[in-house]
Amino acid sequence: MKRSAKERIGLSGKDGPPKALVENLGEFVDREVLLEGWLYNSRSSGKIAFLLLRDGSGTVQCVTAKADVGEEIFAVARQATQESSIRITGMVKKDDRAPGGYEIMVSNVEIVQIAEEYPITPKSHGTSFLMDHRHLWLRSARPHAILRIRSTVIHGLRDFFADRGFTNIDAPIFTPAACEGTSTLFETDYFDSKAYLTQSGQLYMEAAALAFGRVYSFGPTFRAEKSKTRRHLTEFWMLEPEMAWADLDDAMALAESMIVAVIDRVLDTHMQDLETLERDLSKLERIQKPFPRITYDEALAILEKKGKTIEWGEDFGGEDETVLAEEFDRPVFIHRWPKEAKAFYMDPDPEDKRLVLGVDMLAPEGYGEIIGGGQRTASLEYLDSQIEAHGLPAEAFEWYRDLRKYGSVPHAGFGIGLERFVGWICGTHHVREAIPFPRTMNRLYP
RNA sequence: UCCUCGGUAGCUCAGCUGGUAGAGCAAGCGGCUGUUAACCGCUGGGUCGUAGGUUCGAGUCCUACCCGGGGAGCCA
Repeated sequence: MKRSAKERIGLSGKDGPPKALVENLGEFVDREVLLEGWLYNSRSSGKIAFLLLRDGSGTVQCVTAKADVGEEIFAVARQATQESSIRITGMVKKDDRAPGGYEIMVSNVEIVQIAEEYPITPKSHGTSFLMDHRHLWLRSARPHAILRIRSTVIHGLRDFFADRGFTNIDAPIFTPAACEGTSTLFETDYFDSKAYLTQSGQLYMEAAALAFGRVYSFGPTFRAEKSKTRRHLTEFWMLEPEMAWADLDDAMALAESMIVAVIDRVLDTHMQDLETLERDLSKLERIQKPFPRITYDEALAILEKKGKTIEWGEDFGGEDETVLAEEFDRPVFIHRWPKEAKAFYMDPDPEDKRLVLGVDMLAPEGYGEIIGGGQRTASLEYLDSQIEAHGLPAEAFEWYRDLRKYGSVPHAGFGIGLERFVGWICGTHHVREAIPFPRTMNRLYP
């Protein structure tokens, strides 16, 4: 067993010490291990060198004393430049002076490749420069922490829906026409015709919900809007659950449980990463059910009280959203919107025909709209009237109309923007930090 | 598309009412046995975004354009 494990991990000498990861050093105290990684930073004096090794799971300081390793190995240690790939053998020691609690007393240093002058130095850089080097920036502590949290958020979301009987049914990325008609679409050649990159999988999820009951899709979506703000990407990931036999209240209850479950999971498993990000934990810990639910009209009244007058029927701007969110210490649902402000498929409010049963969820701290959704109309007659009122091409929606012809039921769902959600959890300044390789109006590289 | 701020060394920036280019970090060399963005000394490093213009003289003033940050609209 031991031998096969050693062979599986490969490069360590057949008879050498076991290979360890920085995050597992606690299991190897007072034992010799092999660590494989990259030199994150180093400090040295004439007789002692401190090599900060990064291996993807964490960083650990490796103490190399000339008196212990001899002239030759000490010279090798001092030769390694920032981000050189190295193998270090040494004894794991518990040490309260070390940030992670452990450090390595080095017995051997092997350089795999000496890195050229690394562009990202330990000192400060501008975002533009860092984004030009995003492929390298991923190695730094901050992006590393954010993207590890992103990974956990994705797993948390998938587990949340799987636990509740949702089937994952992904929507296509090439689409024949606009899902919502309004936003700008990326157009691409599709053999002898045109196709568009999806801006939402929702209509397909409605079809899937009538087949599977409870479904969700999760994938990239594309918006060709010329938006240059900290909340916008041209390519972002959206998770869209849809439930048959459900209404607006069901959608809000689901969204609320989802947010709390995922934040709890991040708080349980990523304290160190949140610390790296200097995130104010109290702001996340107070995210508990229930979230306040206010109507569009009530939101208007709050804005009015704050001296911001908005004409009835208008959508809110970014600053309005921040002002509204500041009224609450947790996310807030705003529901029952003027028909004109929302998409054509929204179900009208039976108690006020000017309104539709749509909902937005605003995150605290100015992170804005994270969720948009609502109850979809089940009526073919009403749907047709709205397709016409919004000036949409009826022929593109024939299949969608079918959903109202063959066993139409009340159904509801929402979409959550992954990067805005992750950005909020991590407290990032801009959503582009919440995706590995951001695509914005001005960035298609690297 | 509009508003606004910016573009000077590899990076982050300073450069006053126009007078001939500067710091820290990084790189190279040397020193230091407990450093935490280590520290100390020395060295090299510039088409001041581009093109015009004003001037004896432009990084600095004017015009146009290019690129980027932030915001508006639109959205998750």
